[in-house]
Amino acid sequence: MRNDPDAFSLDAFLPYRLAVLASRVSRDLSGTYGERFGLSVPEWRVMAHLAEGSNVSVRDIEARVDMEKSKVSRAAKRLEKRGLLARRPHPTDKRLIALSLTDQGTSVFNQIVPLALSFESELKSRLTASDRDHLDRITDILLKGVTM
Amino acid sequence: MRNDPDAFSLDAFLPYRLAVLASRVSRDLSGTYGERFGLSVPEWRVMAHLAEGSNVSVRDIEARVDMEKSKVSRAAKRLEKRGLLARRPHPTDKRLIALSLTDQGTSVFNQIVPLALSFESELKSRLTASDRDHLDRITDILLKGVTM
DNA sequence: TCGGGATCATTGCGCATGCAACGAGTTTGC
DNA sequence: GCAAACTCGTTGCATGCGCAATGATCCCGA
Repeated sequence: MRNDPDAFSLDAFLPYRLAVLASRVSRDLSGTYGERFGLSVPEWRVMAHLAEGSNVSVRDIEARVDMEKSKVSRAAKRLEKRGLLARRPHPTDKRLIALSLTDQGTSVFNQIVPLALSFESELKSRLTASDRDHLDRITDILLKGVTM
Repeated sequence: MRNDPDAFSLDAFLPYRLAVLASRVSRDLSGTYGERFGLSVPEWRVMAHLAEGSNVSVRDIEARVDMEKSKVSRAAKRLEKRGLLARRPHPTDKRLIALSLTDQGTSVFNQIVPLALSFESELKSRLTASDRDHLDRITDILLKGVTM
């Protein structure tokens, strides 16, 4: 058994396993900040990127954060409406828009980071140190084998 | 550097890495069957589940396949409209609906399976045998650490 | 210098999604 | 035996999404 060439098991299929794992991890994680702060995943990602470096354009985020530019643009609009993000014209290139976190946005982000990191720690706590190294290395390899 | 306790790196954040990896793998994979057969991911998943065992209810799929029941219901509707799936009343429990692949649906599925498996093989070919074992084990562990 | 092509952010459109509500059917408890 | 609680699948609604088109701006070559 298990050698039937016609058998296809969704449960053993790597793309499916990755999709299920990622979506559940993401759901559990956003449960730790979503309820308290009312942030969606795209919004959280934009904030995380802006926290790493301010005055960034939409296309910078698009390139780094695996989101379509329209998704970035809309997430930024929602964040601006809530006062977490500021949108200013780029000094020299008028096509670009310099996005940055407001003080309030920075404050919210700083409250979320410990929650996110502790969630990650708990998740990783089930793995041995060696497993964690393997995981990092393997995801790197797989990411390289994939478009973009 | 890199030890700043306030630093948060999205790139190193496991939930983010998993989300990016899964979505890119999923996109590349559906490129191999989506164009040819016009199937979305939810539709493919429903078919894969029905191929494992016929006459299944919506809630069976919901439980096994990580999709909301409304998502399953609508995917089934689309598949039925294209003649790939049949929908019959359950013999004893009239609340349930027995879903199964039509002959045409089975034929389409059998054409896709080799494409999916070869995609998976190519992806895994970048990993050593030991890495693959680790990956399977690690995803199992992580899946157990997550809700549902 | 200036005109065509590229780049940037936004938006309109059609569609998929999640959630809650609903209607039909079934089980449970008394 | 029957009412209340539950289960199952569908659907209405608001929202977010991907994609292509748009307008504004910039770059580059002749």
